[in-house]
Amino acid sequence: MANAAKHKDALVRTAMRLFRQQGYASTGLQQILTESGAPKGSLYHYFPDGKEQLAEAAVRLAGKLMGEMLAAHAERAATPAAFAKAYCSTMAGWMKGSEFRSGCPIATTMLETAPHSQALTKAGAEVIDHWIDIIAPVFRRAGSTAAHARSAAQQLIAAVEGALVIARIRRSATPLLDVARSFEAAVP
Amino acid sequence: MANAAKHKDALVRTAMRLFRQQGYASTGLQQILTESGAPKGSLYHYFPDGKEQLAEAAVRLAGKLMGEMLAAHAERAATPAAFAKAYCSTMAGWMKGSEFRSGCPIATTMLETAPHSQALTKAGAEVIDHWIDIIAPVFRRAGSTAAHARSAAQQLIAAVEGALVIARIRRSATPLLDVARSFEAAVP
DNA sequence: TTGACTCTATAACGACCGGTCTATATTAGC
DNA sequence: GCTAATATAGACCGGTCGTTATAGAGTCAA
Repeated sequence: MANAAKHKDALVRTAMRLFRQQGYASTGLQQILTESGAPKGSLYHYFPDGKEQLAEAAVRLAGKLMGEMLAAHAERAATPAAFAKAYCSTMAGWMKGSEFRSGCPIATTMLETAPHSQALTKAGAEVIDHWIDIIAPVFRRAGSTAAHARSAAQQLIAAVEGALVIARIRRSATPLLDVARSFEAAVP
Repeated sequence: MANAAKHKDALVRTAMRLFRQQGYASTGLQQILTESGAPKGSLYHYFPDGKEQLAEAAVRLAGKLMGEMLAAHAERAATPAAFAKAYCSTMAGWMKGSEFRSGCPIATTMLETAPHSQALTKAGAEVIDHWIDIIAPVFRRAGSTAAHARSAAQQLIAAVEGALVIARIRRSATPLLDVARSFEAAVP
């Protein structure tokens, strides 16, 4: 990768990581610059609208990467319960590997900035829609109508989001495992 | 109420509201002072350890007030599903009444500060335990074992937490209504 | 060679940050 | 009423914040 694209990419990835672990407002640009190794002039060169624009790019990248993980599981899962189990296991693994700091890669930023920041609110909503688009076919294959599949997908995402919040507060992966188990009980 | 207690209370309540709506790090002390009407000297008088100590008081107050709401519903609910419905309806009402800004009164702060701030992490964990203590008897009355009742209570809290996150991002109360409906389908 | 473009380097800016501190005002208790 | 304790008022502090502006370096096509 050329140096140019390298710095832009590093900025977005570093921002994504830091926003996830400590939130948007408490992550200063200087920290992002220091940890990414990107030059300060480049930050405004690539993101002329500043921090918010960088955050939007970070939210969209996070949504894309999560989407790739979800798609991989969706392809392999024979049932919604198997999918839920894989999804929860992956999230539990990330949580444990990050000392319960890396939960949902967009939730903290969204809770701080939506609906005040329109750009971020829009990006966050599109990310959720994207994840629903990926997950709904799992439910469709199990016989759900299109509408129910989308609702079920949203419910699964919400369940995992909530479990991630509780997991972070209680420093335990149990809430995630509980989601998988409840799903198996409800939709085998 | 005497003026003295009035200012301390106003600080905590204002902090609680602002942290809930916009997060911890992006809420400056000056805004809390301005909106609460409390004198700056009083802030450090009552909270000599500063912002973090104020936030801890805010988290604990939020937990207590939510606990009172949950207890009122728990007393009246004949079934876990009825309880879940009441809980979700109340949260949906708060969300709609605040333009989808007032979700869980502690989640944003906790996602920003746990586990980095030990005081806040501890306070948040105790708040969740407190809520579980209040909700578990609902499941016990429906026949669950003590262990299962606590797990079910945690799962309901997690489900509502996640629904609140999605509700805020998508500016819709549907995720909360979905939680109530799913609970009714699973545990009538 | 020249000018345009891309990217970097960095000083500087005004605003805001949480916190400190001292003098003063108010309250509580006797 | 008096004294000690509690609470208030607000100026000030050093630091950080996100952003701006400008100069410079390198590349490339005409």
